[in-house]
Amino acid sequence: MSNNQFKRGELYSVINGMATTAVARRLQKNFRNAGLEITIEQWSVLYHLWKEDGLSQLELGNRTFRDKASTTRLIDNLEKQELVTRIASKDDRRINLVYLTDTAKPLQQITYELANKTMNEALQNISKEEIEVVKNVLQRVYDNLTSKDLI
Amino acid sequence: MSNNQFKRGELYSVINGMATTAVARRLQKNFRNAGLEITIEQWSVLYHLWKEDGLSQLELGNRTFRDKASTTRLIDNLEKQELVTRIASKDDRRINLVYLTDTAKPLQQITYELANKTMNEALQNISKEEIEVVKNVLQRVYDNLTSKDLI
DNA sequence: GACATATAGTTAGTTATGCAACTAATATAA
DNA sequence: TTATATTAGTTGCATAACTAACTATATGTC
Repeated sequence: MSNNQFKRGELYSVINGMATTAVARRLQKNFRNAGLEITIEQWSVLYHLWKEDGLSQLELGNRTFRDKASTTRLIDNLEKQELVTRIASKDDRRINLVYLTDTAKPLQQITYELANKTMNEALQNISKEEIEVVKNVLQRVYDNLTSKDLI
Repeated sequence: MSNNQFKRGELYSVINGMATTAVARRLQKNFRNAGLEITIEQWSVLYHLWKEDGLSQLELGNRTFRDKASTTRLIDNLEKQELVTRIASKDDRRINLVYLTDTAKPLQQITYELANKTMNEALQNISKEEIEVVKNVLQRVYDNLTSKDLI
């Protein structure tokens, strides 16, 4: 059917995502060592709000590749830590717009530096060209698996 | 320090692992559609036992990149479903050797086919050379982040 | 305007993850 | 041989994931 037949031993490492997991763990560790209490999942939400504040929960879910139930709970926890607040949209009261608090704002710079540091640790001795290939391939993998759902 | 400085917008997609997540979701969906009740995490353990039965929990944790607590619970659930059994090692009674049951054995062929199908879906129009680059880079990322822990 | 449908978000239930503290068994050192 | 340290596994606690069922608001059609 396709020419991508895998030898048994190759399958697992591709699916497993061990590199992604290792990056996530290292970033979490770097956060912890810097005294930051947030999880990388929480950070992924803040990351998008720093780029554009006041997104709806659904839009945040889309941008962070989460379903709405997961997004709800993540924002519950962020709200508990007083990093974001939910404000119902005036136009459509079904919609919660999520806004950063003043507590969250100073975290932007330091978490960005720690993320950058983490990526430098992860990508030692890997060339820009290789990184480009990886990013390109992973994007196409994602597209292969999500565009079909629309048919 | 390093030459791998990322533009802000590039950071997230690399760390996020959206492609890995998409592959995992698709594989889970393909399992479900085939009437299989197992999670991909459970499958990842079975996968290694099919290659070599009777591994210790610690060894299974190493091969599936999990800590021992996660491994314990995963095997709890596999045991509940009667897919594996724990047998204490005669040489060292601290060690649990994990063995496949007769219930688990017929799953090997079908899950392998479903995993293969999933990879074919994921890797449409991606060349063998590109896949090689990705595998190689992800392995080096993993090594970059784990070898340091040994110092 | 009333009824059916769609949308945004929440909740319940199950599985999985990581860390830290713990138990039991084994190995090492005095 | 007794005390100490190490190792394999378990348990408690917190966060997070997905599915499915639910509530509340909005939209569309007759």
